[in-house]
Amino acid sequence: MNYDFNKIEQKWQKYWSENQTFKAVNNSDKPKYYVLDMFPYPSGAGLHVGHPLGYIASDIYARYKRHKGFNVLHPQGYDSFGLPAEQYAIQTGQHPAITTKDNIATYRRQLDQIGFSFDWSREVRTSNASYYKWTQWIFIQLFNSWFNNDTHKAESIETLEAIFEKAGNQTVNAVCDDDIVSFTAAQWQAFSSKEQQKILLQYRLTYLAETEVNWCPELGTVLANDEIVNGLSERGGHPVIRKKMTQWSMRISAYAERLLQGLNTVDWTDSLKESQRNWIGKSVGASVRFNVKDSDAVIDVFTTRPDTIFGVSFMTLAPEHELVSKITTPEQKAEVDAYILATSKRSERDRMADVKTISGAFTGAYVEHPFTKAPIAIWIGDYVLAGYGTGAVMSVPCGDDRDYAFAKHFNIPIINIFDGVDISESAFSDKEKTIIANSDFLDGMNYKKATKRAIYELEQIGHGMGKTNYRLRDAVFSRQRYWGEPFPVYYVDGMPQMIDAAFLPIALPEVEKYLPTETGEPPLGNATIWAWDTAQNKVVSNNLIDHKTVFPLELNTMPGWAGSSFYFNRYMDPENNDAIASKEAMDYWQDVDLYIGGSEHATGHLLYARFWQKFLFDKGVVPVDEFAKKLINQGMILGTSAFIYREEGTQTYYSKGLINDKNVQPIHVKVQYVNASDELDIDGLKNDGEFGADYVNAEFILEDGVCKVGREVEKMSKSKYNVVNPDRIVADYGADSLRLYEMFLGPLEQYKPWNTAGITGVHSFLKKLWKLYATDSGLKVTDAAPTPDNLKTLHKTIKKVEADIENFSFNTSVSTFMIAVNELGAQKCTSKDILEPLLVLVSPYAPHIAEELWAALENNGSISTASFPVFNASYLVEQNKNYPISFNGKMRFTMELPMDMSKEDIEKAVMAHEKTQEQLAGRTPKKVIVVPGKIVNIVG
RNA sequence: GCUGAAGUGGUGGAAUUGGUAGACACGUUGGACUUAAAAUCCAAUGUCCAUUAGGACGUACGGGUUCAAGUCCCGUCUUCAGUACCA
Repeated sequence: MNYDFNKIEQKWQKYWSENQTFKAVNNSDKPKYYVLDMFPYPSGAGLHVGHPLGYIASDIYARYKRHKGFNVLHPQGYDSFGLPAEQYAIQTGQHPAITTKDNIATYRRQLDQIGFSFDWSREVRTSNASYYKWTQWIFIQLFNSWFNNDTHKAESIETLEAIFEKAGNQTVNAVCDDDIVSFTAAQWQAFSSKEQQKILLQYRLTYLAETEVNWCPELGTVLANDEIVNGLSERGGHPVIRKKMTQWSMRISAYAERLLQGLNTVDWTDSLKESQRNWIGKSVGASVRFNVKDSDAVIDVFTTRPDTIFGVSFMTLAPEHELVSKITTPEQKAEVDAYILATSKRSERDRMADVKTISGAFTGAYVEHPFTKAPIAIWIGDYVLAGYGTGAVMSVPCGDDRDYAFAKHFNIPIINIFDGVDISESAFSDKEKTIIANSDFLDGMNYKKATKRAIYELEQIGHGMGKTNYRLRDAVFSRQRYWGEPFPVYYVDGMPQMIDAAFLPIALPEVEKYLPTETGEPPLGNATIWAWDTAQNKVVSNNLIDHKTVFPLELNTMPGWAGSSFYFNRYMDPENNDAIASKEAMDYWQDVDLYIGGSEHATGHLLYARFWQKFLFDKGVVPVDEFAKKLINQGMILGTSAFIYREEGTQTYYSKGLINDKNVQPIHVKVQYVNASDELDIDGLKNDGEFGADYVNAEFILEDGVCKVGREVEKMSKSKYNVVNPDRIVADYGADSLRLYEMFLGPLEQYKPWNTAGITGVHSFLKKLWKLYATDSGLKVTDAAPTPDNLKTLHKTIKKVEADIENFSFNTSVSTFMIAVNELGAQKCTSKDILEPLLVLVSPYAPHIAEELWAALENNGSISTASFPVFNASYLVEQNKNYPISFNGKMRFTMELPMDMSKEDIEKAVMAHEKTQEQLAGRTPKKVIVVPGKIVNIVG
């Protein structure tokens, strides 16, 4: 019997697939366990060895839970809408659906050969109409809901209409737009239908709003902040301007508090929860109202320091603030306009990057201090952001660094309101040490007391109230792209109308071109059959649009995060045509027990998915309001790049050790031409299909007969030639070796470099494991009774591996297996009673070899259903302990003594030892510490 | 700046409660087998001193607590990640 891993692995992968070994059922006497990976975007490049890391970890856990008697749901699918397929379509004309299908086929082949225990019968693809039917359905539910701040829940929009009908909107406590006009029931009833729709839109959980976006006319699309470098598009280097556009938005801000509180109920890493907390950015303070002098205008500001109200010496508005044009005096108009123009040319990113330059302009207008009635100058400055708070701040230079710098720069007076603090050099912002002075009724109070009192006094005079502000902003939900979910929306007289859910899905239409139209409309503007017939309830030709029964459809598509925000629920019942999943399926599976994925989704996917889950919970669609109980972020596997060194301006390459002070430049070479000893395969390099030609005339100066390369750890990337393809590893060493090695590299959460050379270690472990069971001539396992040593090794291993899996410490259990196999080999163990349970321990990590040997031991069926061996502590009881004997804390020698020996006897035995006397050299010890079963320490 | 994680041999890393630092591997060196190579097996391998016996030093740095510190406490430095004129 040989360990022919390629044959064995293919055999078992086929077996699992044909027998549907890992198919999960939606009801069972067993307890349920749901293990989920973040599903991949199927890119054209395929997988590299870094991608499967998290999948291997979750697979080990899923297999372990099956051994432990759980009904395990372990699905996989594809986040298959996205930009790369669309860009490929623009370049080549190939339909993104075809590109996506091809890429998925590659992914599937690569995943299958690693031997994952996925239940592929539940696969979902976000770009399938049967899936995005539900993405569209959720959108409609959001449109038909508002958020009631009294109940802290989403409610049906009809309840809101009923209130308007009866009582107008004055008593409504809702999350809504800022510029709500108040009306009575009579006024509501008098509004036209269109006016009513406009008002309702200001309350809906998804709404149309004018949003300022980064618009790139050349590319015909909106860009995210991180797609812009120095005011130009990252792709192509085209100019980008700020532009107002009507876009769909999601009122995620309504859920800010619940998203914050919910973090306390889930077992996620602290760093991830902290990122989300920062992102939500709750700050508690007050809203203060200032009256503009000689005007009926008022300026509301948000401050976290109402206690410093008497330190206000000026106001600063964002240049975009709507009042700026209204209050600016004629004398100051030229200066203010020039400043506004200058800032509008800078992108938000540039403004943020350039923090040190202080700029601003005086409007010429004043507000009145709410208590002292003193006039306070109103400035504009770009350090105040239009998008946060009210876009206006009360500037207290003595207590805030930015206000201080601004005041100094423009020679604005600085009022000191802190007792015993010198502010001649810098502001004083230490809340804890604050004692207020020079502030009327706040004098002598600390921060806490003064804050409370200031809010109280503001409320008394109607100039403010306590307020909590969140940094979290509503999420723009429109994209000017083709390859995304179409909205189930058509427009009547400019107002959006939802298509009845009964007629979903609204399928993505075909287009001739994937670029924006000449008139600047999104790619769906190219579709010719893209109008909604309200009589027939179907999509019809644009020619039929008559604005009576046939209306134009929405041209934007949904963003990438739409489809990934509820997929974990869909896996529970993926074929269901009447619901995201049946109530029975959801009640059974509830939520994800273990979710594994990258930390880069901390403030994107993981926040949006929590938002939708909470919304669906409010609507009674899902049974829990947090979708994942436990979440682990796997670290990235980095590449180990290789460099050769070319002397400047020549074709001469020096081995690394010969560089000395020569003027050389390091050049990346493909890592596949470098062996474990950092030696370059020069012939391989010269014959490389892609780059071989570059080295035809190259001369390599060797040291000790070889050319050594330099090494550096970098992110794994095609451009650094350090990408390692798992296909190659699987072909050369097998999937079990790949799985073991990825785990053996180090702790799951950590960033760690890949080095293919090291894989020989785990590969020879598998060969040794095989040899425990089989020789060339056949199986060597016997019915011999296990020896105490055999049992000790086995049970030590059971205990350690079980604890390791529970702690997600997969790297240490691989070492434990190695130790066990080394020990059992040395013990010449052939006992089936030992070797059979050992296979179950190994099988989550190296399932193929485990299945093969399990079958060789004449077991029927898959090892995946075998139960996990039970640890028995009695085999580990030791008679003796090899005590380390230390002197002043330094271990000098060891001494074997019985476990049950008393403290006194241990001390006597140790003192009687000749080496003890040698160490003491005649001195009398001051103290002898004996910790039975652990250590002896002699002090003196 | 803030938040979080981390810093241990040539390399990846181990050390559940403070109790023999460097498990398990990679690499390196030497040896066996072989005409040779591969594969396999054996031995050595933290640094320094010492022929041996043994000793000194050693977990980023500086202090401290303790019989005993990689582990606990205080301070400093460095790296990585996220985030930021957030009022």
